[in-house]
Amino acid sequence: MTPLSPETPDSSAAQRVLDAAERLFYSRGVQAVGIDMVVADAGVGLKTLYAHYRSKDRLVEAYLRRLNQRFLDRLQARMAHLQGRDQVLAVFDALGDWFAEPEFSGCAFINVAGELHTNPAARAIAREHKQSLRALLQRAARAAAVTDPDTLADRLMLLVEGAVVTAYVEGDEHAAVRARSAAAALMDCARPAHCDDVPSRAADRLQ
Amino acid sequence: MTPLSPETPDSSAAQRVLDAAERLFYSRGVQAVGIDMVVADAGVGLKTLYAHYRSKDRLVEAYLRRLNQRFLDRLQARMAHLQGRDQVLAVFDALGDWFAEPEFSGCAFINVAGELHTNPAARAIAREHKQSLRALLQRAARAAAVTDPDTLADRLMLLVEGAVVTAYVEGDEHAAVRARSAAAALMDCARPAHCDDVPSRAADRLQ
DNA sequence: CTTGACGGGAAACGCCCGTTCTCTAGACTC
DNA sequence: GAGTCTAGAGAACGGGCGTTTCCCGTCAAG
Repeated sequence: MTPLSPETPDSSAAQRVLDAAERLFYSRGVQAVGIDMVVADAGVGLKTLYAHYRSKDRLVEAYLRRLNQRFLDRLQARMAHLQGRDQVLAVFDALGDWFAEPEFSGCAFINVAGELHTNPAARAIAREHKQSLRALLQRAARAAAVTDPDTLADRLMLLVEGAVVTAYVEGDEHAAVRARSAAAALMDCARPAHCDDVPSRAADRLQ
Repeated sequence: MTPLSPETPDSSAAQRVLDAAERLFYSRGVQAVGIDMVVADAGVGLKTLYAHYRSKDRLVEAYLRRLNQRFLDRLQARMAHLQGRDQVLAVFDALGDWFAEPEFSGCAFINVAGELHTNPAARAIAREHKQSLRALLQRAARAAAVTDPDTLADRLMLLVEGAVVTAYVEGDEHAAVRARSAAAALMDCARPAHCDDVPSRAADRLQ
């Protein structure tokens, strides 16, 4: 079937395109990067790109989907061997490592949401990504043995999003450690009785 | 000097341009809105726009600067007549009202930061906006009579940013009330002794 | 060696953008 | 009423975009 090209089996051309798209879209923004730049960086022809991804919008969607999967996988791997509230704190340690990377350019999903007001598919993927992250935080919150894990997860989500935005917009690498200390404070002294009037997002979803 | 045009004195043409730019840039994104669309919406000619704002980048900067001023003014007005921790909670009440507006499209400064990776001036204005908001939260935190107002302000800032992003990306209007309850919890049981190892951002700035 | 599929390179197409320039109509000054 | 200035309408220009199409060279199959 597939000829033994100078490339590995499967279609590594598609991989190279997606790698280049990820690098360029994330660092420069989706709208600022043209198809020509992607194919030049990937070392493929335009025909190859359009054979695997039928349009730029589809390429953006594939970029976001793979990023979502890898983000969640890596985060879960960092939390897998931890117990209790350490699982929660590990999320913020991971954020700190991320913010310190020189290529850090904020959250790709937030950026795309703010950039592509017109592309509903991309915005849907961004929403799904946030919901997956929220679910991951809910599992961690349950492991932290607090009385109201869903409320804690909602608050942790706010801290995570706030830390990412602060690290990016303000260029503040220490946002993660501050969010970590805030998360610890919330776990230390969360009094769920204080928040009975505030519906948790998980409760909303069940309605 | 100025002839008695069908417009009010001062240059109301510049105002109309800025109004149109704000409406369009905020709702559709800066890159998705062309100059032609702005002048059509403002009912002026291209020459008028370029006479008052010498380029699209300058127009974007003027748009962000006016939005920053109005945002801070309105927020301060809502907090002026309140005392103590009510000043802090009023911030999140204001967020709730904002999120409920049908035109709500997230934080313009976050959107611009994610959209215009190439425009340093716009990103600088976004950073200044966040720093102004942080200073406002610091004043409110001092009024809340907590032991470490700067740390509290840092944490409130994370909650505010997280709420805005969550309300926008996830379409969750209730993010503000959840952030409000988290802020109340942090004010209730903040134990500054727990956070001595975490430098506050205000401390960073003084170094 | 011939054939044919594959894929990179690049031209071409139609469209939109930011910016500049020209034309024209109206209103104020004198 | 003639002159002058303002400002809107729109053409023009150079450039970039997403997408399609064509031209080749390369390499496996027969």
